[in-house]
Amino acid sequence: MAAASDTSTTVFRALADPTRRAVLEHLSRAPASVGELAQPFDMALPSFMQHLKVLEASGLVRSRKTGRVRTYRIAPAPLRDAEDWLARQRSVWERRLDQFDAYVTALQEDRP
Amino acid sequence: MAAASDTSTTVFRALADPTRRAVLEHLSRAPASVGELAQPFDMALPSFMQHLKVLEASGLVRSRKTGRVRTYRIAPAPLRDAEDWLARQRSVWERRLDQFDAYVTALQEDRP
DNA sequence: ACTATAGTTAGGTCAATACCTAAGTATAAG
DNA sequence: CTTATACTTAGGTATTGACCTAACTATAGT
Repeated sequence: MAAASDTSTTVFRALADPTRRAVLEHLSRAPASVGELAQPFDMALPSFMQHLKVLEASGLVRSRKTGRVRTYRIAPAPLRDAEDWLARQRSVWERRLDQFDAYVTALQEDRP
Repeated sequence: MAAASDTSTTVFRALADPTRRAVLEHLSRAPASVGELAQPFDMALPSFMQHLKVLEASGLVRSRKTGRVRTYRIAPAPLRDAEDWLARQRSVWERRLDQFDAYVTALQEDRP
């Protein structure tokens, strides 16, 4: 199959978990250490760190260790890629749907 | 953890696979039957159908059987939700990044 | 030096995912 | 009525994902 490691795949995969999305939301407000990020979650630290690794492998975040503290921060580029993919797809099919609006509406109505 | 079945989770999960994204691209151009959708892929039909099930469970597509042919088509709403989540996050952190641009640039430069 | 803190590594369990083959059902075509 | 087509169901394997506990390393504080 297509090498399951292209950007879209790893980014969407990273986003497909509520814990990881919550981490991103936290980081979108401010950089934070592992401990700060982990604190809201009822999860063993090693388990939580796997999520951080997935996020970092996807390129959505970056980290840096200073002394014994590792600080994470957001990296916007890959997210923009994912968003672009979605926007592109959606624009194509919404143009289509406009043309066939009545037809689609009818279809949706018989699936209540 | 958060019920792993909220909309964002299932939508991102559905998008986290190249086969499924290719199916969505196909469907964004036109509705299609199972056979038409499967044809480009070197995969047993039952395996392929699992992908269609994941897509339909996520709400990204809908299907309808007429005679012995099941036709799939795109359903735009959930995609828009995912896109909104991304856009919202990104706008928050890009505002932040503007403020700290020099700092972030410096950080990125020592990770070549 | 000693102890606490912050994170890391090792290794194990359990469930879910992504595949497969083989055999079935329902409709259409001859 | 018979056969081909279009999907569906059943059931099996192998890998990956999400979690855990226990034990370790490195730095900071006393």
